[in-house]
Amino acid sequence: MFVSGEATILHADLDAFFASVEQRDDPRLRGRSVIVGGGVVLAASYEAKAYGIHSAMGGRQARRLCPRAIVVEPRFSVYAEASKAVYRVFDDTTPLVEGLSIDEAFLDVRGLRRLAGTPAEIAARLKRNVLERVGLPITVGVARTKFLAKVASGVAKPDGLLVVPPDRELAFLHPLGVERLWGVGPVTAQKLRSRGITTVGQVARLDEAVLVSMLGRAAGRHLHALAHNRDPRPVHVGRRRGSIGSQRALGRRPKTAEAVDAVLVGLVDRVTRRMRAAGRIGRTVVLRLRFDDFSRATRSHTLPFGTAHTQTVLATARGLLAVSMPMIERKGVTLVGVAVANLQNDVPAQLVLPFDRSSGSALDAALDEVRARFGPTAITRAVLLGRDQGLTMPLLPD
DNA sequence: TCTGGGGTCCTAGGACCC
DNA sequence: TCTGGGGTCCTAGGACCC
Repeated sequence: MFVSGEATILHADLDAFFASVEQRDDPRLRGRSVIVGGGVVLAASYEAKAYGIHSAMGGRQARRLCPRAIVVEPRFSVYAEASKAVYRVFDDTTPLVEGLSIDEAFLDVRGLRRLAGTPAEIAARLKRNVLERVGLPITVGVARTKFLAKVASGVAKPDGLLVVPPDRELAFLHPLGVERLWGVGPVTAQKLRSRGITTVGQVARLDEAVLVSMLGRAAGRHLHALAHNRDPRPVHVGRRRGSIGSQRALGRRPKTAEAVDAVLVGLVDRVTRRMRAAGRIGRTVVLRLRFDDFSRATRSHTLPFGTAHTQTVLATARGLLAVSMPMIERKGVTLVGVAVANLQNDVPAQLVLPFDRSSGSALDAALDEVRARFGPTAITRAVLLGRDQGLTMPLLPD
């Protein structure tokens, strides 16, 4: 079999991330079944997973499976800090890092052989460094494609290192269950199973057209390609998010319109703060709702301009909430979320001051006013538009 | 105290434009 | 005037991921 390229893509995935952080910080939790999150399991230590507990499981069911498990409240800021420290190790390993989430990333180590050794050696060192510098176990899969590297890390968990050599790809892949494929969840797995398809090898023997008719165009093509380990996507550095959102579960008790509005105000404030901190603006405001019967709805509105302005997003979100009120009254709302999508990088705000071009002192006065109002470094660049239009200057918040 | 909080990508219909 | 086709944007929902 002819294979081009080498296995230089690493998929690094922290093991039971939140639970491992808790075990790291509290020696009494080590070796014990640990569940992070009471209502819903956010993470379970491997000791807890042995009882069949997994993330997204209801807390009650988890405690039934393992009554002796220790349940701890999540500490998100600690996890964010640990994640940053791990990403520093990634960045010290190679410049080609693509973050996927708080606890996993792709790393391309092509061209580092003379400097740093084989991909397997680099992966082993990465594992040691994460353990020594951050105190957390991590699993690394190494392969020629992103997809296969991710499958490899999934198979190698926990605390594993697995290299799939280019000439062993299909022999590794085809005996695996279809659930191992990235993008196959419960619904797709059930569709395949109902036709007697349980392994990746069986998927690979199907025609692409058959898969498309079963699963839709994109999903069918995707699955067909993956089953043959065709995945040309490169490791993409510097990807930016497409949306920023925040949501809150409310419990089942009935709530007044005022209470729902108060939650909305808090969510919009959080979201717009995060947008401004990230230097992003967005045009589409999305209201997300969940109801007593666990059905969901989203309502969205697209503005003609991007913004991160709290009052603008709030007014838009309130409009969406208003049109949803009949539904809310009928079905009982249990979750409210706000997201802003269609994100762009922020263009600094512009302030137009009247300015007489014939007078240098008037310009100086205008600049002084800007410095006084927005801080000494506010002026990055000034564009003279002409006598009638005054002075337009982009402003950066200080 | 039944079921968190953060995202991505795809589909499909309608509006609108050329 | 009628018909058709292509492309993009917007909205809503669904599957999936961690």
